[in-house]
Amino acid sequence: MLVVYNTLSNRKEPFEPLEPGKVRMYVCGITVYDLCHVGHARMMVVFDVICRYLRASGYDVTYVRNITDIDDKIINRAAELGVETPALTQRFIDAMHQDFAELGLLAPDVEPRATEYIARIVEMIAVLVDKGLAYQEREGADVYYSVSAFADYGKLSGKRPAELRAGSRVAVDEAKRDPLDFVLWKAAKPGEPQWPSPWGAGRPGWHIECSAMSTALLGDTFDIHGGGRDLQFPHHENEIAQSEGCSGRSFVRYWLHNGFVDVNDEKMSKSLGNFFTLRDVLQHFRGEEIRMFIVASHYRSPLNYAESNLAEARAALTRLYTALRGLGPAPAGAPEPGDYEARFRAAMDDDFNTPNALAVLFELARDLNRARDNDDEALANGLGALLRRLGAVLGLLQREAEDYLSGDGEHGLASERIEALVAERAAARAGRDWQRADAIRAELLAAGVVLEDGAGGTAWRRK
RNA sequence: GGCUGAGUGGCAGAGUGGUUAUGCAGCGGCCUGCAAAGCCGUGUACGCCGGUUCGAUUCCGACCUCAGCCUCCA
Repeated sequence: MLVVYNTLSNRKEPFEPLEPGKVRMYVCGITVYDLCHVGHARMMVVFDVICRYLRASGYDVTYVRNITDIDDKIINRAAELGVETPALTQRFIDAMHQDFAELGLLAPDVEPRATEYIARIVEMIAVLVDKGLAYQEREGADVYYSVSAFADYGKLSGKRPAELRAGSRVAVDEAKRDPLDFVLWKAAKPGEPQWPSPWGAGRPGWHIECSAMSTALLGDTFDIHGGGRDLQFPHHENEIAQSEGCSGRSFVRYWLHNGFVDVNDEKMSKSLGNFFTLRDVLQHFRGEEIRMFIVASHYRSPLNYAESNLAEARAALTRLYTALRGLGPAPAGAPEPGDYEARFRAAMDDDFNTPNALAVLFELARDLNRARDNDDEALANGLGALLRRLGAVLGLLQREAEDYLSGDGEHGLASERIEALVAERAAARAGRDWQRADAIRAELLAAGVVLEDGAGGTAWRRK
């Protein structure tokens, strides 16, 4: 049985979706004013794996991941670059989709954009105003949520309004009654993107966008809401206040928050300037290697970004692909070997423990290698098929092993050149010219190509 | 200051009241022309101090250190 850590209760809970067999899941996506960084990649991979596992467990999952395409940062960036906001956001949405494809992310079932939900946003704010949960102090002012009017405020983050006020660094102005009140509708400034509303022309605040998109697509109550740890407060706390304030119903059953990517034990973030864009990293490592790096630690733990750690992920992935090399199809009708699948599931059932699930894959790979050493081809093929099938749940091992190991001819020597040298060396070896054979091997090694002489000839791979 | 969470072997990283995580690196062996890959073997690791216990890295308490949130942030 699946158990998930719910931030709402700060403990692991048995997972029981609202409707048996069906999971409705919403994940806060990207604000598209720049390229995605490794922190974004982690969140995306984490929830991608969660979605894959839920589906592999038989759930019919509706996965919604939004795009925030209207926001202060977007407006500022567009002004900076002298372009219209739609042009800016489209550019970064395209870049994001390219990056995500490299990571092998499943497309969400729906990818709503905030600007497509303005009517719904206005509708929700109107309800909140009617219920006395929101106010506009005077005509033309911003519309605020009245935190003190929502009794449950703080239930997700464990923060108490009184304490928040005491430590508040936010000034109250004439339009805002309480430092904790947050903006629902921002009055338009000249030249900024704006939409009409009962409170004057303006645009939505950040928090209301997610409330509007998630409930419009998944209903007043849904199963899983995910995002980075930093969104827990205030973003998700505010979403609860808005959504529950509006519907009068419970909003989300399970809140899941992933840990950060750190650099030198500090959070990777735009504001600290210590971030690496996904594009930067993809220059040196493939998407699947980045994914391996991410799933090798638990989603709630901090993940330290370092090239050496990515190199380890590559080495680990190479081991698995090496095991898969040269296998045939699984024997038809043969029972699945070992208890690997059960152990894999047990790991994943425990709050998506991907490191333990990976450990099972490595044991499986060892067993496979053993079977090959024992010339038990049927068993090796069966284990190989299982390894691929379980790997798919983590979004790994779906390529041809030979393609992965040959490095896709991405850099260094061309594959044809390597093949030619390997052939030349084979001839030298046949003539017992070890000196020549070793010289070729050394030359290739210097070029990052490793040779492996096996019974069926010489295989090569890029380091 | 308030609220979360973390400190595990050379590195990365799970987990557990008493017994093998796993991967990388290292060492010995098998295999190999030699390698590589693979296989076999190999590591008295759990921040500090107390407490509970027959027994604690694992539970409890204090302490130290670190990170996150409390302002935009995945």
